[in-house]
Amino acid sequence: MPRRSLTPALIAEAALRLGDRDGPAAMSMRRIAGELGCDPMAIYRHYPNRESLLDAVADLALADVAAPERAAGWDERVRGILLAVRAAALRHPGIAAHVAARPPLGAHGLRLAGELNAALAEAGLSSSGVVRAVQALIAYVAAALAMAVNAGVRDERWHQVSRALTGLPGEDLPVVGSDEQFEYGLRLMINGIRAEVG
Amino acid sequence: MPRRSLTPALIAEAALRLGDRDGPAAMSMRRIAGELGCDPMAIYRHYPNRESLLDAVADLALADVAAPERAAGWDERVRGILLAVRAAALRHPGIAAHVAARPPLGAHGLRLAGELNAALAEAGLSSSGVVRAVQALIAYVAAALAMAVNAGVRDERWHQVSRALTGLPGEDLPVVGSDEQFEYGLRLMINGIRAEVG
DNA sequence: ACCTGAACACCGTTCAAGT
DNA sequence: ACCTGAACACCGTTCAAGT
Repeated sequence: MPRRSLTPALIAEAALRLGDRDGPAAMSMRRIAGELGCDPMAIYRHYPNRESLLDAVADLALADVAAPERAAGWDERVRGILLAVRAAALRHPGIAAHVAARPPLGAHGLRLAGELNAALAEAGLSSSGVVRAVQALIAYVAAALAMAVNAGVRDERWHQVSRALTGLPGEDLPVVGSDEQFEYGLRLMINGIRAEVG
Repeated sequence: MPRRSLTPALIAEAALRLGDRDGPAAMSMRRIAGELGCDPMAIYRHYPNRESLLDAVADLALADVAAPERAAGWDERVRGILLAVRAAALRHPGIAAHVAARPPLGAHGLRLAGELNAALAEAGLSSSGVVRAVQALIAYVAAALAMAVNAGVRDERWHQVSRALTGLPGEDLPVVGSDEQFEYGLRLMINGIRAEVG
């Protein structure tokens, strides 16, 4: 008889906790099992493979993203949703890269994609235009997230790129993965959507 | 005495070839060594670790991206460079994900980033504005590339997202990772930059 | 029937031993 | 001094054996 009965949710929570504490490399099936005090194979009775578990963990990381205020304009709501998604993912460094890499098919991901969808429909895009814009925005968030995840260690590499291209001293360069840099690119895309609808 | 003396370039070419043929999972140090007919450890005398080798392979994949015509306007040149980078990466499915994940620090990556830089300076952005825009555009290409790489197998997952959000039949949905979807997002960003400079 | 853990087929990298 | 390959410390997952 198991000491505590495993559930998919308990496993995902343990994996998220482990990733937050020790980083993405710690999220192996064996170490997650260690965190739970169970046999590695026990996890496979709740998830068919590691990827499906990571998908569940990624969705869990989006659980506490609040819905935007309905009153605001479509552009403010799009901005608010994407800033909140990015912030939530960055609070969970172990799984942030996976959040960035996968379609938002979990319950929370679909809820947020639905909110994006509603905001963009209000902007006056056609229904297939809305789908295109949602995909483009999610792609941008994913990329910015991937850069932010690597920023700590590898920021220096991006500075090398920028320094190779400009005469700017390092301190004046925009920081890859920073909040400011993310908001700048997001503004570009929202401006582009506004120009698209006239 | 070695049958054929190894060089960094020979190793990178073998790895690229192997990845093109058998996909990203095939690019292990052991299998690359097998492709070269050498001991796995021989590679470490030319690259300090696997990541530095993959960086070199990623840059090699960008070798045949042609410079854009100088005559065109800044927006056409930006568009041309990024379409060509994406196409080149997709010709090398084994390394495309790595191209998307890393700053363009190799010789060819820096050359292309420099061309982007020059085009955006012409658009009338400030020098730090140019750096921000280059980073945002590279982030977008990286994300679109990552999506395109997964599109074959996982397109179905994205369709699930879109179907959950809209009433559109599957055939009318924009295809994630497609050329059209990439060009749409790119147009948004270029429109956004145009709006930025007035 | 359910569950465990040994085993399989791999990894990247270190390091001692050989030449 | 250079190079090799055995060994270390891991992986995800399969599957036979135990209860």
